[in-house]
Amino acid sequence: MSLRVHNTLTRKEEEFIPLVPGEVRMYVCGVTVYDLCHIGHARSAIVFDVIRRYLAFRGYRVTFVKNFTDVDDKIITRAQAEGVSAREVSERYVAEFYRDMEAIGVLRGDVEPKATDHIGQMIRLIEQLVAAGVAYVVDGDVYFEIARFPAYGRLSGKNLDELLAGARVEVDERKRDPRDFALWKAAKPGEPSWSSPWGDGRPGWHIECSAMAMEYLGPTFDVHGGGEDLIFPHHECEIAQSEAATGKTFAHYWVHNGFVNLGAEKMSKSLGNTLLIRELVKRHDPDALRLWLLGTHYRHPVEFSEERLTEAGRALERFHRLFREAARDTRPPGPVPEALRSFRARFEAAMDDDFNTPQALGALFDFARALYGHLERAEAPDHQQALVAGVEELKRLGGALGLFARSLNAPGAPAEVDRLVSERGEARKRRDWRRSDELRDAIHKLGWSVEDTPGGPRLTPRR
RNA sequence: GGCGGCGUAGCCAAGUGGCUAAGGCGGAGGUCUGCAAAACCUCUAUGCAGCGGUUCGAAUCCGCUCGCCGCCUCCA
Repeated sequence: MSLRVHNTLTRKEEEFIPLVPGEVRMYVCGVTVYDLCHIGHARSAIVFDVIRRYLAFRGYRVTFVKNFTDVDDKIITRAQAEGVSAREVSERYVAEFYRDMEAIGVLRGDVEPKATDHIGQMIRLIEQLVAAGVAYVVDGDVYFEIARFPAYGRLSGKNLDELLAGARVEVDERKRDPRDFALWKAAKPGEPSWSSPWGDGRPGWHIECSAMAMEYLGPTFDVHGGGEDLIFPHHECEIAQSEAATGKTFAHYWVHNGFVNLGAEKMSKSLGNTLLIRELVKRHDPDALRLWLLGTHYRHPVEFSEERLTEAGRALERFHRLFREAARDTRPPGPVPEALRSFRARFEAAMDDDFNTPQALGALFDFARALYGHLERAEAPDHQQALVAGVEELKRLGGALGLFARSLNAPGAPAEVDRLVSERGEARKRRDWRRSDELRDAIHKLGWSVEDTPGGPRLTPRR
């Protein structure tokens, strides 16, 4: 079975064939570090985290590059408002970004370049474009001339004439064409700047990704990703400037994730604050967040809802209970029994079909149900064997989606709780149900739930 | 105005020409149980916005209608 990926460039699903067999080089547009990350950033980060993990799960050697845009109008605006340097703002939010990503289990990139560390590469790239006659200099600004790159508009499906008519195009008399975009902006007072052949200034937004992607992945690489809002103009411009400079295809597969919508509700300041990643993980298990997000295909829009997240948390409990039960058995897992092999096949078939995580999760839930069946009869050695091996397999598959990393070592109960549990066990032996229920309440107050099973009391942290 | 997407059970969401329309949440009944909980078993869309059409056969293709949404140089 081959992996198929939807390519924004062709608007079709295509068989995934990396440039170098067994290796995948991918670049994902990261964040502009001027504020805290919200649920939308989380979706994009998780989607590409899952794609990256699944490619690795499938045996590819993946090189994953994710950049930071740390020079930008919004950063400068914020810095001026706070009376601090742009660098201080960007460094602060890089640190906050790492904190949030760690909280939701998103792996770090193999390389996480910052724009300001690559000004030299950008200048060289712009020089190439000027030399090639596709960019021109005006008063210390450098613009890319759209008319020189016939494929401009292909990625986003834009008709160039209609773009011209767009009311939102800012008319700048110095540009040869309103649609031309800035590669380099002449310095303004009080803004960060670097010296260049065209005078002091700073890079335009798009050039950084071209320069950094090429620096770490070469002129041509496999996958370029980002939010669907980046298709135009950002990725369109990246293609133009990169391919005009190198004469080579920039990226083969363009992958874009859909948005998190808030319905009719306007993203007000207060609502926006509650949708910050750090606020969401206070209320929900990070795996619940991931489970909820992966319940919708990555290219479809998803409506934010606190209730959906809570539901995902309940669904997650099914896996957690299974893992806790299986963890009581310390015998090493054997091979996965034949009867349980189909789940991995279903999982992979779903993921191979353009990363169909909702369908892949369906396979995981069915897998869990099958394993619960073995749990019921775990006294029998063959059922026990199937359970232990199956749970290991289920965790591996979940791991390909970035799930279950933390639930594997759930914290043990404190000694006080253990003492109450055994005391309750004594009471139950005496058939002293009143005392037994008192002790359950006491345990409950300490933050734990106790349930009686044929195998003894089962303790779980209270939610 | 241009380009694109969506409308599947009470809610969320896969499925895009042909086996019983995945899965989750919620709900109903049952088994088990001191109680409770969990688990397990069974049930919960003769129908996929509506109307036409193509086809031996359509949720899936085509047309029209209705409703919702995204992008069109801030944006994950």
